[in-house]
Amino acid sequence: MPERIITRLKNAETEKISHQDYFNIAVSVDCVILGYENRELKVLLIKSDLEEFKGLHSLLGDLVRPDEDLDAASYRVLNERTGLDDVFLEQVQTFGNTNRHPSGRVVTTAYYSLLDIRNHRLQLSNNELSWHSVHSIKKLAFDHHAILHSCLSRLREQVMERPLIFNLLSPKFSLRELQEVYEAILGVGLDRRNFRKKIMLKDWLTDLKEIETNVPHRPGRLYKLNKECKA
Amino acid sequence: MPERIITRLKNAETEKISHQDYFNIAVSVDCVILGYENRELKVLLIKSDLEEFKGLHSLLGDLVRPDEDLDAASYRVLNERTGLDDVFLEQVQTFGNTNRHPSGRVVTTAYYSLLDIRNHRLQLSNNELSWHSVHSIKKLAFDHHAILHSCLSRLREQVMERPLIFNLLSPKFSLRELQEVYEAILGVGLDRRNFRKKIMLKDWLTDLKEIETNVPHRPGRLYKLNKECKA
DNA sequence: CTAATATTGTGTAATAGATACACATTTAGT
DNA sequence: ACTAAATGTGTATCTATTACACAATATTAG
Repeated sequence: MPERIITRLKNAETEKISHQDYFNIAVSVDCVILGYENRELKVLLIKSDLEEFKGLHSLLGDLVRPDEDLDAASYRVLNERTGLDDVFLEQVQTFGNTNRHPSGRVVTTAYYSLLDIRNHRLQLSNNELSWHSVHSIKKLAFDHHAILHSCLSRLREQVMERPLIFNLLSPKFSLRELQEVYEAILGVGLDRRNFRKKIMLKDWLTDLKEIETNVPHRPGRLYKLNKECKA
Repeated sequence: MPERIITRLKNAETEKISHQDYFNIAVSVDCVILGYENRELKVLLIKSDLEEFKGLHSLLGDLVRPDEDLDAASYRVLNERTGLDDVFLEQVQTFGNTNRHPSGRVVTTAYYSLLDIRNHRLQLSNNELSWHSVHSIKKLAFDHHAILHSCLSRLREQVMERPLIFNLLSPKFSLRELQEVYEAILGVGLDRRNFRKKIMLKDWLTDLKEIETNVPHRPGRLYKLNKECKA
């Protein structure tokens, strides 16, 4: 079966390369799993178990199984690590430099995911998963720093275009909370009145006719994501 | 070496899978090579040599070599097929469904490329390459129709943001030519006065102080891409 | 119960960008 | 010299973005 692929895909001019060589590339997925807490965007990391990256953290990834779709592999990684289902997850970019993995040739496809940290009680201790503020991250194992940043730029590009941000919030939220998440992602301060005008025009929100409780100031209205909004 | 990767990347919960299985995924690149001619956006295709896709065309692709960076593989495919160097080429998306290739498991990363058709005298006949108007394309081999369209959407998203379009044009061009290329890509008609205003504000163009020749009407000014513009 | 604190909710004026639209000019072809 | 075809140009309208201030409402501390 594989021999067929080689014969048929290979360009006539290229020299013969053995079957074994062509199948010496492994395929993996890496998930940039993002959450929001304490006015900070956070990413879920695991301690690297490679000697070469001792003490460093890495993204959550795994090899793709031979009988598994690429997207399904990313979803499996996410689900195995967080226990969550029905979470936003989207492909961003594939990293395939020959030297990116010290143990051999691994081409990896990066996905980013957005979830509500509070709706996710991690088994943090036993598997060494932990949340890290994305701004505090200096060095990661492999090329995971580049992967993280490619996902963060994609998020920044999309967050005003599509109702993604609500994946980071609990189902009920105030406009202040919403604005703070935008500010954390975009890295800028936003004018409150202009922000409200702009967000209201997008028709993403439903007014719950409820107000915040237990806040030491005038409580704000609560909203939820309009149910017509998906994607 | 590969055994290390498996041991280290594999999730503890997953069942044992043999080395042979993990290395049964091949990695390829596919290039959506776009050009512009006769007011149409065109894509370079080759006749599929697979029995399953007899009579259909496919994108230009090849397996990635074990010692070759992913980006380098796409560049090699482009260069082998067109003879061109120094051409715009950018990654778009990776397609990894298990059933996407009838001969086995191949994960492919799609790239799109923009080139000046006239600056590219194809060896069309002997290798069965040919240009096809993207609107006339109904069916392609593999999942190449989806790949083509993901690259076209990416192009549409980016073409007003970055000076990409000049890759499709000869070095000297009139504003009419430029506008026609935009119209072909975006699939809409544009108001000539508003288009000129907008494009001039971007500071992408240098006025060559020359005019068109051999046009059966009042000749337009010629421009070139401002040399400060790259990417 | 009063004052201090913190944050909500709201509108307008100024500026910048997008759209709609028409006419005189210049070339080549007959 | 007339026709055909496309160039080059400006203004008015609408929409979106920005900058900016004050009264209202809840909690907390005294």
